[in-house]
Parts: sequence; C-alpha cells; structure tokens
Amino acid sequence: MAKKIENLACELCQSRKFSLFNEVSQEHLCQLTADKNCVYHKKGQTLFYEGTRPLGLFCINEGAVKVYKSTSNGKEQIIRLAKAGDFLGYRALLGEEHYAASATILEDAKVCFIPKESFIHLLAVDSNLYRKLMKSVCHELGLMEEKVTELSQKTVRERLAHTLLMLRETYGIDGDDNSRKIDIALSREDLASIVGTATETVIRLLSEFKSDGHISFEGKKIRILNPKALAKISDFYA
Amino acid sequence: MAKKIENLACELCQSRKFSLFNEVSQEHLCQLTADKNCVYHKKGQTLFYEGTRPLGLFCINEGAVKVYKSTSNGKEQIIRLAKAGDFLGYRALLGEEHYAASATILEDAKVCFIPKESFIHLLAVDSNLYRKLMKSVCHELGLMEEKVTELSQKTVRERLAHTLLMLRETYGIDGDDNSRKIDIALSREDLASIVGTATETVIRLLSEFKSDGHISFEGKKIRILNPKALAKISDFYA
DNA sequence: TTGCTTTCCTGACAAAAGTCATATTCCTGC
DNA sequence: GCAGGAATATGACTTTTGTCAGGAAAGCAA
Repeated sequence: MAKKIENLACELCQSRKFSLFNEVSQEHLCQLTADKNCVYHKKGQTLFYEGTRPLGLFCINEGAVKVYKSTSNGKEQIIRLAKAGDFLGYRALLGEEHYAASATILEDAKVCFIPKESFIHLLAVDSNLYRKLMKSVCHELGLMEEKVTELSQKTVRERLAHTLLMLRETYGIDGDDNSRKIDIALSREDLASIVGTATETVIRLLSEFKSDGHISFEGKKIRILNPKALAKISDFYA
Repeated sequence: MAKKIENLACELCQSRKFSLFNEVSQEHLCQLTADKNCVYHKKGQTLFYEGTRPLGLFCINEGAVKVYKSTSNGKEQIIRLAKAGDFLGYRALLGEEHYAASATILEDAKVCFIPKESFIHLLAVDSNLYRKLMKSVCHELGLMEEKVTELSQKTVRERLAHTLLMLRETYGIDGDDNSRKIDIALSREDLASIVGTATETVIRLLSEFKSDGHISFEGKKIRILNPKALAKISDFYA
C-alpha cells in the first residue's frame, strides 16, 4: 500500500513554486530534501488520525487529500481539501496540540514528510517563512469564520452552488470560461461532507442543477456549464 | 459616547495576567503604556467595521464585546465574544487583510488601542510573544473547525445546549457547581447569532429548557441549574 | 462473463426549523 | 407615574432538510 519512494528534490519541486516554501533558500531546501521522507499513497489510505500527536509536517507533491473530522453520528465533516503544494498538519504542530482531524487520500498521492525537528529548525532560521506561515494561518482562520457564517445563514442549496463554484476555482480544467470540468474525484458522500448535509440531499440538488442545465456529469466528475446561474443561486456577495 | 480616558498602565493591568501578554517584559510593557490609547465605550458602540483596514490592536481591559459578520439577509453571525484580557484585530493585522468582521460593545468597556507599528515592533523584539500568538491563532483555527463541524452535524437544540455550557465555562459566577449564573447580558437575538439560528427558535428552546428545570432566568441573565442535563442534550463527546 | 459490493438515485414520509402575525412584558425617557 | 419602543413570548403555518426504504447503475474481483 504505502510505498516508500526515493526522495523528491525540494529544490526542483514544481509544486513547491506555488507553496509557502517558494522563497526558501536553496541551502535550506537541500537540507529538507535530506531530512524528509517521501511516500506514495493509494486512494483510501490515511495519513494521520484525529487525536494523535503530530510528528512532522506533510507536504503534498501530487494527488488529493481530504481533511475531516468524524462525528458522533458516524458521519464526517470535511474541513479542507489539499492538493499539490499544500501542507498538512502545521496547525497541530504550531498549536502544540493533537490532530483535530484525520487526513485520507482521495486520489493517489506522493506525500513528503518533514520531521518536526527539521521543520521547527527551518522556521527558526527562516523568519520570512515563519511570517508567511503566520499570515497563512490567519487567512485560514478567516476562511473558517466565513464558512461558519455560511453554514448558519445559507440553505443547503445555496451552499452546494457555492461549493461547486469554489471547486471550479481550485480544480477547474479545460474548456472555455463557461464550461470547466472539476477535475477531482469526489463521491456524492464527500460532497455532502463538504457542504454539511445528507448525501441524498446533494444527489437531489445535483440532479436539479443538471436538469436546469447548470452542470453536467462526465464520468464521476462534474462540469460547470453555467457558473453565473450557480453564483446567483449561491447568493454570492448579494 | 466613546470617551478617551487616561492610559491604564499595562505593567499593572490585572487583565493582562491572563492574556497573551502575561510574559512580556516590564520594559516593553512600559513602552506599550506610552504608545497606546485607552477609551471608554458604552454599550452599542462599534470598535471596528467589517471591510475596513486595521490600524492597530484592540485589547479589552474591562467589559464585553461581540465580533460578528453581517450577512446578506440582514442577520448577523457572532464569531466570538471577547472579555477582559482578550485581543481583537490581530487576525486581520497578521494576515495583512481587512477586517472580516465587525466588533460592537455588549457591556460598557474599557478598551486599549495599540497602534500597528508599536505592536509589530513588539512582535519583532519578543519572539516568545510571537510564538505564543502563533499558537493562539492555531488554537482558534481548531475551535473554528469544531464549530463548522458542530454547525453541520448538530441540531439547533444540541447547539444551544452546548452554547449555554460554554458560556457557563467562560462567564459563570457564584453558586455551587450545579447552579452557576451566566454573567453576561446577551439578548435572545445575540444568543441566536451565536448558535446560528432564528431568534424565535432560541426563545422557544430556552422556554423548554426552563420548564424542564435545566435553567432559570434572573433578570436578563440565565442561570444553569442542571449542566449534566444540558451536556446530555448537547450530545457532548458522545 | 458472473456475481458482489459500492455508489448513485428516487420516492414517501417525518422531523426540524424558519417565517409571519400577534400578544405580552420590560425598559427608558419624559 | 405614563407613553412608546424594544425585547420577549407564543401560535399557526410553510419550507427545508433528514431519514428510511428500495431499486438501478457502475465498478471490481474472480
């Protein structure tokens, strides 16, 4: 299953260019390359479990990962999706807490693991990185506050439309502006866990969006045909 | 209304002892005392508005403040409540963003305002404070993630019970363990904005909790008579 | 292929919560 | 004290959403 692979060179990593590590010095990157561990994970494997102690930082080189909390009623709430260039586990690491969520692979992934000491040392010598990380955590916090507001004030229908638009922003590929495919394999159940509703409700609403011509299905993926209509439904900035 | 008052000495401030500034050196505290501005605010006044640019950090010396986002349908979602010793505005400041929420006085308050430059300088020279702040922001993020999960998975009834228990933790005074009064003046509307529901629903549920003997009303305030029952209702850790 | 499992879909129904209308109570200023 | 307004309370009704049950389709292993 999880297969150790040869360390990818951080200094050459394409995913890094768009990540928080984009300004880290060559020297420090080489050190990271030496310190870290790279692993190939298949879909369904879990990177870490809620409640356990973080031993380092995960960095996604390729693939897709979901971060979610399990709830008492057996469901799960997806907190965020991580893709190439994203980091996982820094909140627990910097907050000196246990993981508050679990992380599971959605699409086969190459994941680098940077041991805690190595990461902490890097932060100590690269104050620019530390500052950027702080900025990023603050931004995340802002996003979460927005999500809280959305959850308590908007209907499932509005939230689903908004979620589709956000997924389009992040995972949209090919086609002109009016027809972009969301290139990530999300089950209806996953989608429901992001929106915060029941799977059946998502299925029903997607069918509706489809028959209204706002979206279409391509295999397991969704194509956004009419983003404006979805924006209107989601009550975006209105 | 807002009345400038003589600067309170940070180095002598009792509220500070339980705040993030509890380990800041005497020297730096004196500098803060010189740099800051203290203002007395009456209930209903607003410290800052969503969408504006942060010019500094607010520190609550006394009183209660609500931080909330206004939504398109005219309602508001309370993101957090701040009391003596709490800071406001650091997320926007450190994230280098505009305020994502507004802050309004719930109970007459003494609020100190530390200019941005002064705060940034303090962070630059006191790395321990910076680290503590990072830790705090990460912790906040964890709390928000929990709130997101709670909002999408629990009923209003469960959330209200949980909210009452949290308010009891933070604002509970006098009485033995089975009878603590929540010593903060929250209107039903405010409570609804915290829980994320309609005012009428809160009123109805509170009446129900009252007739079930779980709570009682003392003036505008609520006394928790049976925390265990509320914990059960809130499905806490179950 | 075949059979098996998982995911997706649909319908019927129930429960939860929001909305609207209307009292009633509580404050506050005069 | 009283008037007027705000906050609280309650009822009736509607809408939204969740739940349960059952079936179709798609993926997967042998």
